[in-house]
Amino acid sequence: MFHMKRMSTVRVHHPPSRAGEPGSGFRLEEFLPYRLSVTANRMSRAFARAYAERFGLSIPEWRVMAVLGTGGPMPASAIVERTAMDKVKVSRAVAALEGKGLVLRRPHPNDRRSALLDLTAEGRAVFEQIVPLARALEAELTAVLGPEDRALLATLLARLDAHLGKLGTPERDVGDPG
Amino acid sequence: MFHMKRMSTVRVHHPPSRAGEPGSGFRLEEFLPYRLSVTANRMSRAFARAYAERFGLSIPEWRVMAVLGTGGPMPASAIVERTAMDKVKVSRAVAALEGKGLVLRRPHPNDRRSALLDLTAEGRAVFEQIVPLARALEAELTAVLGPEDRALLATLLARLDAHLGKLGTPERDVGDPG
DNA sequence: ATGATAATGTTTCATATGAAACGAATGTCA
DNA sequence: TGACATTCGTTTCATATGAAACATTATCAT
Repeated sequence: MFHMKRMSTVRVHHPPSRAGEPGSGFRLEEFLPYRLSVTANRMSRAFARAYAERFGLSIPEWRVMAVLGTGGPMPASAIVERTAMDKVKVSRAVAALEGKGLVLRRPHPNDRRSALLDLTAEGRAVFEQIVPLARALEAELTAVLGPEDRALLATLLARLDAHLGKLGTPERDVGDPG
Repeated sequence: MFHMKRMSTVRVHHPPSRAGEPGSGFRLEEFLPYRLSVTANRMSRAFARAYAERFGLSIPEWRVMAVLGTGGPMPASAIVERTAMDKVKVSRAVAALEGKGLVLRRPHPNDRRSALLDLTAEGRAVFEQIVPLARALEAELTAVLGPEDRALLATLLARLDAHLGKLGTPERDVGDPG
């Protein structure tokens, strides 16, 4: 289907000038979506390991606890919104947390399709233990950036995020980036 | 196992002062690993969709092509290094691309366990078509940041990434962050 | 050489993921 | 009221993922 005249395929490596080069000198390592993905994944891995080892929690589970821990009782739909996870993931995370006795379900007064979720006393205790760990790990992993650059990064990400949201990009997660 | 005195659980919402509050006022939305993950995933989704719709490629496949498109023939191990994907993913992506006629395998002169991979003529043609699309999409998605902020973000990510690499964080991908 | 160890890439297997189908409940509107 | 459409959350199912086991080939030490 596609075909191309392949002229004298001489391959030149990362030279300052790149005219006529294949891909016009495209370099994956400098491609922002790729960098963003790699960095986010690395960081995620570190957190996933810490949560799993010390608390037996997955990241979706931790996220649910984080939201419930500060947001009071709320239906699953609210967790979906605040968590950027899809409803299937939230449903499963909640079920797992229920099984562990960290989250409980109460009937929703106005809607019997739903239920109000909240941390149990034990769930709250675990949450109180995770927060300092999460903060410490965040601090450790982002130590190269000073406080200012860390704040700057957060700002840039927030702006980018808001923009992506406006572009009609559907919600939910994905396993990999560009 | 964990238990806590739950005193008069009055819940206060995002106040400037947060002493004594549960989780000491932890807010997932302000947690850098979380933000990083959400933003990266959103961006990835947009790229994944574009690649799939217009070229029938997954992101791992695109990454392999991107590396081969600018790096000349190389063994799979080199792709693993430059791509931050694990070898299983690379193996599968290469197999898929071979099946589509976009990548070919040549015997490695010095090592019969390996093979030298390269784009076919058609693969190269497709690559030449994707690069401008990828650049345009990157530009569109990061339009809110000016050129300077975009560069700044890249710098911050690179620094962060280098630091994460030094911390002994294992390589490879993960599906979710903290 | 020769045996032990390491590296390359594939396959296997158990888990994670989300789109779509679903049952139940609610909302809408004539 | 009584269809009909919509929303909530779960379940189903097909796919994606990577750790571990694997076959093959290289490398190293003797």
